[in-house]
Amino acid sequence: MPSSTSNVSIAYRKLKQAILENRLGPGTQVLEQEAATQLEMSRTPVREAMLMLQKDGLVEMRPRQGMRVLPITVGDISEIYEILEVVEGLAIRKLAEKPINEKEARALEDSVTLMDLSLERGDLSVWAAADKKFHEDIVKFSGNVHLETVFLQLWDRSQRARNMLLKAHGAPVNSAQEHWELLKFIKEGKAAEAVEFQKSLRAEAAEQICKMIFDVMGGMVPS
Amino acid sequence: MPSSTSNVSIAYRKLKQAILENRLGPGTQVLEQEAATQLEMSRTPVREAMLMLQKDGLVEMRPRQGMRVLPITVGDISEIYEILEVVEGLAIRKLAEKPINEKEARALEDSVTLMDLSLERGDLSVWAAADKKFHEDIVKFSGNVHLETVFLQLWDRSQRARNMLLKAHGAPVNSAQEHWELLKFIKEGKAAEAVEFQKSLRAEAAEQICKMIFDVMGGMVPS
DNA sequence: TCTATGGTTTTTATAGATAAAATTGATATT
DNA sequence: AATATCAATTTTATCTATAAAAACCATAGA
Repeated sequence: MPSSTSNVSIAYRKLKQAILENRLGPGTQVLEQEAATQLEMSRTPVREAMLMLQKDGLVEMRPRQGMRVLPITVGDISEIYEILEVVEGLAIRKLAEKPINEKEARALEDSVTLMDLSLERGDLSVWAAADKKFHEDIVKFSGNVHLETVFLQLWDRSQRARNMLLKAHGAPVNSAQEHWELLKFIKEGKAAEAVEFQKSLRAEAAEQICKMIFDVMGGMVPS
Repeated sequence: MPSSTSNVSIAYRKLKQAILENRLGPGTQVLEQEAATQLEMSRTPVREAMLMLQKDGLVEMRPRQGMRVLPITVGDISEIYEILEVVEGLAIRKLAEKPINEKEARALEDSVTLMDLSLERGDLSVWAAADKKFHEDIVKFSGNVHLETVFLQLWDRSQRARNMLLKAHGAPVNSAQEHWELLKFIKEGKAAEAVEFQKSLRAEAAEQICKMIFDVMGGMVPS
């Protein structure tokens, strides 16, 4: 459905992208008719897309005010990362506890290699995509389908903050190195070490983002 | 919004309830017009409600076939419970690690007391409600708002299976006892013990449900 | 000046209409 | 009997229309 060509899907994808890329910043309100005109379709599919975004926890629909992009606070980020830690932790544990699949290992290596390359080239958007793919693959390869939907939802909810961090501070310089290390633990079947290591990575990432949010938009979070 | 009186909310609540109570069993397909006639409203709000249920992971919308209630398999249940274990585990850890709030402790005790009472009276639906409230409160009192939304979503997704188990086997006889025990660990601040104990409870519950699903609907899961 | 009142405007929530896509079933052909 | 074709039917995806709710604004009265 996300790749469908229906107007609902198009509206959903475009609005979501605009929100995640902070072109529609926190607090922005968009009337149904405005978006419909912009997207060159009627209000019905736009409205349906907005309802879906509300379910995603990205916007809120208020009577007479269309949708309003939800603010994202330091508190939200630390909460979300706290959950991501245990969710991804579960995935890593499951993955490390079973013999590694060659194809899957290759996919993970490819992602980290791409992170390395894009870091050299300074291509932030490729780096971000590779980073996401790595973590998404870990969850996917864990074999728990429901885990994937939970993970993706949390990832999306924190995406805006990561994008802000990326713009403000660039990609974390030692991220590829750290991912190689995590992958090594997984391949060696060292579940406990892998989980522990990921824990520290997540905590570090959360701290960075929180600091950044505080700097960039401290106080100016719309309520 | 769930308590709103708009037609969308009404349609959402009624359809969801029918699905969770297995009155609309797995595999059932409902055309937009059918549901609209049934609910005495136009197709528009019904369609919007169906889209929301699709986001909840309860139904799937297919071109020309309206919505179709998703099947739930043994695999789904063990996957969902695996995630619930770490999600609720996080909540319990956070809760046990901070000094217990009197009001919150009382709320938790009230739920377990109600579980005790309803077990004596054989009132299954009250028992189920109290059980849900207990676990929901634990997550709520953990102080992580996002954890609550994740938890509720997973709980809903597994609700149909729990309802089937409840009808088939009644309420677990020693459940209240076990909840008292868990609560005791939490109040004493024994985080590790509490998490460990909950882990065993969840595993036990998952196993029961899986066995039951296998018995009740083994093989007949519509694809 | 401040507050209350009522009419105006805006925006949605829902209904109803329509064209297009998909399915079905019947008929004709091999 | 099997298959291909085409018309009829069903159902949706989307658009447009409308009534009701809410917000706004100006004006009158204190």
